[in-house]
Amino acid sequence: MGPVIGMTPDKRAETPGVEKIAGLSQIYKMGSLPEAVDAARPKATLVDSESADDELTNLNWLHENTNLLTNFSLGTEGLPIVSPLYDIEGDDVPSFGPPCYQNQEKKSATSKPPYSFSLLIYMAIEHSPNKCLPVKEIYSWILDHFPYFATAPTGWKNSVRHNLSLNKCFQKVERSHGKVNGKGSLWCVDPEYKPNLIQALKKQPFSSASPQNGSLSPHYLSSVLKQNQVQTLKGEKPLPMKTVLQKKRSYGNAFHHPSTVRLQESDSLATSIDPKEDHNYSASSMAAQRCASRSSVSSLSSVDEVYEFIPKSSHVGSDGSEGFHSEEDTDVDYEDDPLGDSGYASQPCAKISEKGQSGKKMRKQTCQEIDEELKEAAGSLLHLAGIRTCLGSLISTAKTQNQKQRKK
DNA sequence: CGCTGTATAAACACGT
DNA sequence: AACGTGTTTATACAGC
Repeated sequence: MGPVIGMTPDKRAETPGVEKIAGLSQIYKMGSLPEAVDAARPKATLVDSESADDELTNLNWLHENTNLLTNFSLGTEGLPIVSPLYDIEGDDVPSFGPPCYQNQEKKSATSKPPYSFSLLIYMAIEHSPNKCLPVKEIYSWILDHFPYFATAPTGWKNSVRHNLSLNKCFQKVERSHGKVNGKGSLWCVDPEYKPNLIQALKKQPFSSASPQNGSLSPHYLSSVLKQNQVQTLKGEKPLPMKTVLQKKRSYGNAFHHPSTVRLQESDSLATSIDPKEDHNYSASSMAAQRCASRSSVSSLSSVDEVYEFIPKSSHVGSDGSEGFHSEEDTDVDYEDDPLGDSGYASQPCAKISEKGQSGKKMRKQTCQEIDEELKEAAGSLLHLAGIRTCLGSLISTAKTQNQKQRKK
């Protein structure tokens, strides 16, 4: 999608989700496997890794390793990575924004957007560098891109919040303890529901509209799809149906669990979205990879702003197997705030602590288990990164040979 | 006709 | 107290 239009500079300033668009494109330009892990968090996370505990349980070491691998495989800096996840031809850099709605909005700034609230939210979140936005930023993004809402009755904000709350596709990410940087939480898209959202996006009227209005540009779709494939390939397995069903009460039923969805894309890798396809991950590593994928959320924070992934469901297993807590390694936070600050019972460890007097013990044990899983996840990610690197070099070799042949 | 997905409105709790 | 945020409930409508 093209550049964001209709956004004044001052607006950008107050819209962090948008102000880093250039950076976003950079991120997507890389598109390597580890990069995909990286994509959802600011690089700043890596900076302070030394100050943090250097235990293996600290995910920073993983970030560092993946970064190393990325740099290694990147070769020429700034060049689109040649990856099975991206077109070998070196597809252009994906960009975000409402799928060519820019043209449309000129035409009908006052007409209602053809997207449901969930899709609008999705686009807004996807547009943000961190893939996480506070509700206020979501408002701004929607307002910026769909002027219709500037004049629409204020109820739409209520609808947005309603959607965030009830739609399974969206997950709340708590801000760090003790940080008073604004109200509320961050919202991000549940990776497991991305395919569904994308499919829903495709089904929008614009997707089949004439090229004149831009429609849902294949460009946008392919970029989103590729992103999704990256996530799928890096092992983001869907949650067990049981868990998903527990996640949210209603809404988002439209977005069937990915296990029931198979995107019918021309993209060669689209089929790999099917979670039934075994990628040879052990069950525990799958769970851990989920955590790893979460870590892109939980660790998306800059040094002074750490967010935690908080599963929506309050029924999430009390064994703490769901969700990822970036700061679980230490009990410090809980010393500070036994209730996890947020007071959300849905927070796994907080939930545990509520459960009984032995909660702390259990919590520690649970966190250790999570750590184990994370280690496994890290291993899998590194493995995948290695595969990607090999493929990349093979492809580049093939390209070079191809060029030589052409010269002849 | 029933089900499902979505939109809208409203009320409430809670935190800042 | 006002406001923002998040949750929940209820209702209505459209499409299948």
